[in-house]
Amino acid sequence: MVSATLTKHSDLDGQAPFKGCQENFKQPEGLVGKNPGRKQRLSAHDVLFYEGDKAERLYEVMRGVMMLYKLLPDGRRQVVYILREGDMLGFSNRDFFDCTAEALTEVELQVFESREISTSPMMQHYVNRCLLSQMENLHEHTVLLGRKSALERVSTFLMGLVPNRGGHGCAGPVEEGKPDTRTVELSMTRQEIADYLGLTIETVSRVISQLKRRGLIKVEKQDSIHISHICGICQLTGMH
Amino acid sequence: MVSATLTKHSDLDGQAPFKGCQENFKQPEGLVGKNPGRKQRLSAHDVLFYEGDKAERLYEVMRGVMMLYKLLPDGRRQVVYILREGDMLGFSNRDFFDCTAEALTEVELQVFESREISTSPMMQHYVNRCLLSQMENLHEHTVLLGRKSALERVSTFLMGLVPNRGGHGCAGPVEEGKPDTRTVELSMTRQEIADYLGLTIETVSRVISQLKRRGLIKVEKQDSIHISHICGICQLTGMH
DNA sequence: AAAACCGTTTGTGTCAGATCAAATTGCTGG
DNA sequence: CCAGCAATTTGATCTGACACAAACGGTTTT
Repeated sequence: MVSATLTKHSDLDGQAPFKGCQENFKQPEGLVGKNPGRKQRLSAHDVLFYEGDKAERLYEVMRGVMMLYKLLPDGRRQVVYILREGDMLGFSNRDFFDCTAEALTEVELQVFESREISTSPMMQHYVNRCLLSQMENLHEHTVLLGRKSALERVSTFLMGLVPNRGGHGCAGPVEEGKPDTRTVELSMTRQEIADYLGLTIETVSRVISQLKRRGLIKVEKQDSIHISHICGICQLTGMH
Repeated sequence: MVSATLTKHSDLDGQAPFKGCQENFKQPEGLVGKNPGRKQRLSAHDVLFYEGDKAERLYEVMRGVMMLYKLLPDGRRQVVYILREGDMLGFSNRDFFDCTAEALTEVELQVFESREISTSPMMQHYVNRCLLSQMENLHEHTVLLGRKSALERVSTFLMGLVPNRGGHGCAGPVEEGKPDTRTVELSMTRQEIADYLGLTIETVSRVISQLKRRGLIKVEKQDSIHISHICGICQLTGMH
């Protein structure tokens, strides 16, 4: 409903007992409503925790964007998840984090002790919804990494930044008259995008140039892209 | 502990309140202990549910192997998860399944109504552990799809079939004397493996032939592979 | 304002894996 | 045991993405 909440994750509807992570944080009583607890701030590129650190706290992103990534011993990196407002991180089924968490922008977090969560069925349920949402996004991203071309990957990535579009079943072309247009903030460098999409920085750059040449997008600032024809991009995602 | 429980997922330890999906099902009181409910049987290649079906039940795999996959409109397929004994499936944060679930072998399932789960904090907690375990495996698989070579993918896949090895921190070379050897059942065709690893059937076949030529494995039946030197394969996973 | 820097774009050659096309092997039922 | 079909392997070629290198552009430093 509130346009600012609509990320690619926000395909939750109102029928479930809880509304899910993305929507909930906007309401005065999200997880946070139950918990007056600590806030934490990060600057861009601060690391919240490293893979292998002891997992004792959960976090909810209140503002900003973060990423989870894993490294191979030779330095190859894969960004496994992008976290936006309302998303939670810090889960672990063992005692240690399986990923590193780093801020992509300035970030504001709400901090929860793991104990608080596991003793409250309410929070338990809430966390559960978040996990399910993340799981679906991971499934979708798995398809992207396993089966999509570079052009499809970048297009899918861009569509993910457009509220209410590109998701399951996609809202489709907007109604007649409405401009099929939008400016999106990447809040990631080309390198970070590449590591998220399983490509190289050069390939990402080339695809963006290609979309620019085709007149589908305009690069305003390096990390701000105006999509001139959303449907055009959507057609390139491989999902239509 | 019980060797049959040790799949690639079984890196759960005993410190948590619950032991996690893989271990638990072996105990008389897993999720199942709480629930005398329905059993369901599937033959190899039966579809349990399709992407888009209404999600009303959860399932626990009691015996056999299943896969979750997604299709792109042009027919490209990506297998997003392999489910083994003790794994749960059927989660959804919307009302519909985001993946298709198909049996790879004969399968025996325990069936739960979603309601039963969400009203029982006990089950809630249990399901939660399963989700966390799946999440970690998805993260790992994301790295594989985004950053690993064909050789590394197939090697990682094989290591995943060796109990207690290839996981986080890998148990390492077995103690002196013990044979560094094992026969693993793939229970998947080359096509299914390819769709899981984001490769083509030909590439999977070529890599297997290469490992054969190098003397690291022997193909016994098509879906049964003897690994002659586990450490050798492990070195090829990209994780060392 | 020039210099230094960093992230990005563009150009060129290469190669891993895809694609297309047999050949081979393995399995099933008569 | 053999015919017939399906799955797998192998071979030849092609190509999309990678690797390396150089140029560009915007920002900060001095």
